[in-house]
Amino acid sequence: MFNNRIKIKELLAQEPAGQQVTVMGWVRTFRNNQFIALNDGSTNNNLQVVLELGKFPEELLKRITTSASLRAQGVVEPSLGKGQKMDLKATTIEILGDSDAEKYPLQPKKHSLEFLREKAHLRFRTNTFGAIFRVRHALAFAVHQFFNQKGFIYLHTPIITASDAEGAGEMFKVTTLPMDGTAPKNEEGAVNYKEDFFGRATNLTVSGQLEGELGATAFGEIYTFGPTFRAENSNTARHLAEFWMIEPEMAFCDLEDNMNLAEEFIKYIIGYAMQHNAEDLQFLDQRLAEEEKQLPQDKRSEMGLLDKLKFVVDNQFERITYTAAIDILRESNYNKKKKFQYEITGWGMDLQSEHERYLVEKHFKKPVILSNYPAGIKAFYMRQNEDGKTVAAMDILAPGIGEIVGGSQREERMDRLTTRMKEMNIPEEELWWYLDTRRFGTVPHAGFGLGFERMVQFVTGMNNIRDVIAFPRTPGSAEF
RNA sequence: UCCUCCUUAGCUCAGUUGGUUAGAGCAUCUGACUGUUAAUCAGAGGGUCGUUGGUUCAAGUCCAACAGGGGGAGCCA
Repeated sequence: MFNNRIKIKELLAQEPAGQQVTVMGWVRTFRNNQFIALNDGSTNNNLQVVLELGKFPEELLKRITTSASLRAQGVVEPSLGKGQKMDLKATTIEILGDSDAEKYPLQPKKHSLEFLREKAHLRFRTNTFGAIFRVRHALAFAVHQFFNQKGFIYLHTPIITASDAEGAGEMFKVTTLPMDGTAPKNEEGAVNYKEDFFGRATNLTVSGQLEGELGATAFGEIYTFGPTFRAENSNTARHLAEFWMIEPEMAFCDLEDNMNLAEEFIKYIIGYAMQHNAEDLQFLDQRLAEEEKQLPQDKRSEMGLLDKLKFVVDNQFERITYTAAIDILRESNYNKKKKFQYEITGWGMDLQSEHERYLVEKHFKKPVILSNYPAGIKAFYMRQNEDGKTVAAMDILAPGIGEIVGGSQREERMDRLTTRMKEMNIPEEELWWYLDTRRFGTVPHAGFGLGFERMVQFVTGMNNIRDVIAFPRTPGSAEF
């Protein structure tokens, strides 16, 4: 029987008054042959388990090592020491799993994030990663709660897709054909995917959007929240080969409705985490402050983590058009002093991340929603504006992270859509099912994609995306 | 993929213009102490200096390639 245990988070919320309890967890430190700091993952706060001297056999004490797991039973009393309000005076200690102190790689001290990345299977047992993954959970839960409250349907779009027309990047192939050169060939000498498992070439999804639109044009409002894959050789602190994306799609919705929803959504999930994970965020706030002490003054954030989150929740995002952004950039002192590495060449150029960062971090100092981009730098499905030059696209840029949301109103007019597809060499035959939504009861609709890990980065203040996903997949790296 | 930096004990890092037996703190082990807070004190063990090749009388130190990692850029979420 294990279900008679009380979680440490719950116990620490009580007043110590002689309760008889059972706790289970992992040893963080064992001081003085007398004091166990026990952690069970429910909170970063440890329970101090006190062993009366001489009451427990030497052989047992020797087995209480860092990360050993144990069951402790005893009585809860106010602590005599200063660091905690209660002690568990142990009557029985039972080691559930030994941990060889000479071999266990984590010590009760500061480890670098790079080191812990190589110990990703054990890093959950540290304070930093404990806090990160509890916050990640809260954000994921808040995503579902937000959309559920609004009557959105959670649609599971496929992970294996046949379409490679989405243009969102390089894809991972999915096949059961042999890789040793003996795969069946067609007349042209290429691999004959007609003989593959699905009878055609298939890939891992790069986006659930196109399928999401099929759902939105029946249910009205849907969202997806699932794994997404990109086979790009991207080696940065904000890219993964496998990541989680949230993609709402709404019928009867234009660009402005879309921006409103995205802003409300971001504020909601941040607010949820602030409310439900205050201690973890406080810990991460301090961690970030400590880390930034190492940096030169000009590299430090102007606001602490908690202040930043509160600011984002309490203030309107700045909304400007792409065209206005180009003007701001062109007129900026930064540009006049030639501080940009990439020149502001003028309307039509794609913004580089240094330009986005300037707008967000230097000019507006708050999240910015950029909208109505030139058609030439955006995807085929985005709705063409009446000016004949721009499309109803929007990106949300967050301080320190960059693009966190990319979305648009979709082109619902069949003729406009197919003309655009021809221009961009997107084969209509492959997307016949997508085009059917425009054939049968087409409707103005819009949606966006939010990179979940980037959101977790923003809320936890972690600057490497590999530290906010349990087991990161990046080029050359798929351990665990 | 490009640019740049890094790789010395389990971890974090010193190691001088190339020079003889490569150091520290923490961790670990042994002992002492016992209301501790990353406990403290004393002692001990622990290294193919990322790999391969080269220069040199001599390489942790200089050069090259490769591998792994960090930071920045591109692609994007």
